[in-house]
Amino acid sequence: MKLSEKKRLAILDAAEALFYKSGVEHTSMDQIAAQAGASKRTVYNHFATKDELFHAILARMLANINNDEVISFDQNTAIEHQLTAIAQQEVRLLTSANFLRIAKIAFMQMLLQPELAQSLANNSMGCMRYLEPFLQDANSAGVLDIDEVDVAAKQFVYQLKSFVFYPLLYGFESAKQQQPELVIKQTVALFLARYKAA
Amino acid sequence: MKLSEKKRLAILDAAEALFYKSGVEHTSMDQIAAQAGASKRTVYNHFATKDELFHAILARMLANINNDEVISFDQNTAIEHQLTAIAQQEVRLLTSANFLRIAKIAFMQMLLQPELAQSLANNSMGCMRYLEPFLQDANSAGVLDIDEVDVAAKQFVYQLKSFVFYPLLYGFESAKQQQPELVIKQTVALFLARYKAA
DNA sequence: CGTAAAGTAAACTATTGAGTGTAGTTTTTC
DNA sequence: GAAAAACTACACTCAATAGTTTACTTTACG
Repeated sequence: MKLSEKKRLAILDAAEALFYKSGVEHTSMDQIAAQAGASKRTVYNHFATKDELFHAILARMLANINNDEVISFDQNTAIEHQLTAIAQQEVRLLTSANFLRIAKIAFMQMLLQPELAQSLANNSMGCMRYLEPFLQDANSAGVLDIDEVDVAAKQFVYQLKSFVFYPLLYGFESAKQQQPELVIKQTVALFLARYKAA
Repeated sequence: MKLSEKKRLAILDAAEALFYKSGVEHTSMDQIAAQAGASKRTVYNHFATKDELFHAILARMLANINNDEVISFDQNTAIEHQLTAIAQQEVRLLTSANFLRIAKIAFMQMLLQPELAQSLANNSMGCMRYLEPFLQDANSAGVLDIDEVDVAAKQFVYQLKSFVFYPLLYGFESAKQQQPELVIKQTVALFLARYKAA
């Protein structure tokens, strides 16, 4: 790898780590340069402004997130198992160090910049990419009985986010205290109690 | 009211509004003084540091929040109605301008200061003050059938927060787009499908 | 009404941090 | 191996902002 590329990555990594630890505002370009092992001038040669650097990090992280397999409805598998698999995949994403890092950085900025919140809200992530069609198919197959698929999808995902993601994001809990299997079990149970076809 | 008290309140109001709009970091003490119609020196006479001012605002807001009536389980009223009443009260709180203001300010700081998150997490707010005993009573009365009351209480509240609070907090939606009655209806339905005694 | 407490304006210190300019060194590339 | 591109150290400008000092005015109250 060329030196130039190595530096670029080092700068992104350093900025990501520092933004995560202290927030964008509390991180100086001098700190970033020091941590990246680059001169400040090099930082500015790669990224003209701090804001540009911030957006480059955002873009890189978003590109690394949507890599999970899409799960489609399968007529021949119990719906419990399928929903559990989706929930497991989602919890894995929501509790991954990678996702939490981007989330914390992004959420801090979203509270300050509503435009950013808007633009990120449009990127559907994780299982929200495929959950509505999945539920629709299960509906058509007579396995589930859902009136408003969009609401149901949100109810499912919101349970997971509320139990595993937000507590970690805000530091209410540490990952060690969590019991993801339990959360998944309860979420699937709640969902099926409401929507499993009679 | 004495001038001194009036100034103190004006400063708190100004700081609250500015912290809300721009975040604590992006608000200068000069701005606060100007908006409060006070001299900068007066601001510092009331609050020795910006941090002290921030904590004074936090304290004032927390004191203004827990004023809602506690709802207790009533044998003679349909559980749907009671849960709906609780949900309505909670949604009113979660979408009130007051609560959103404190929440936005506090959440920004929590992302930066895990200690603050810890200390605020211990303050249970809104219906979380009384929901577990309520459910326990409904359980004992044979109206609900809940295994883990703490989990059920969270499931209920998390639905409401996810649908009405977080979207407003982060600016994904405006209050006008929301349909609180629908959210309440869906939340109660979901909850009862799972926990209503057979 | 006179004194003490509190408020005011405005200049000031000291620090921090974004971004630039320069002169010289290392890496890439042809 | 030489020109071009990228890196480095470091001194610099410029603006913002927390908090202070000073000299003066207004408000509270016995």
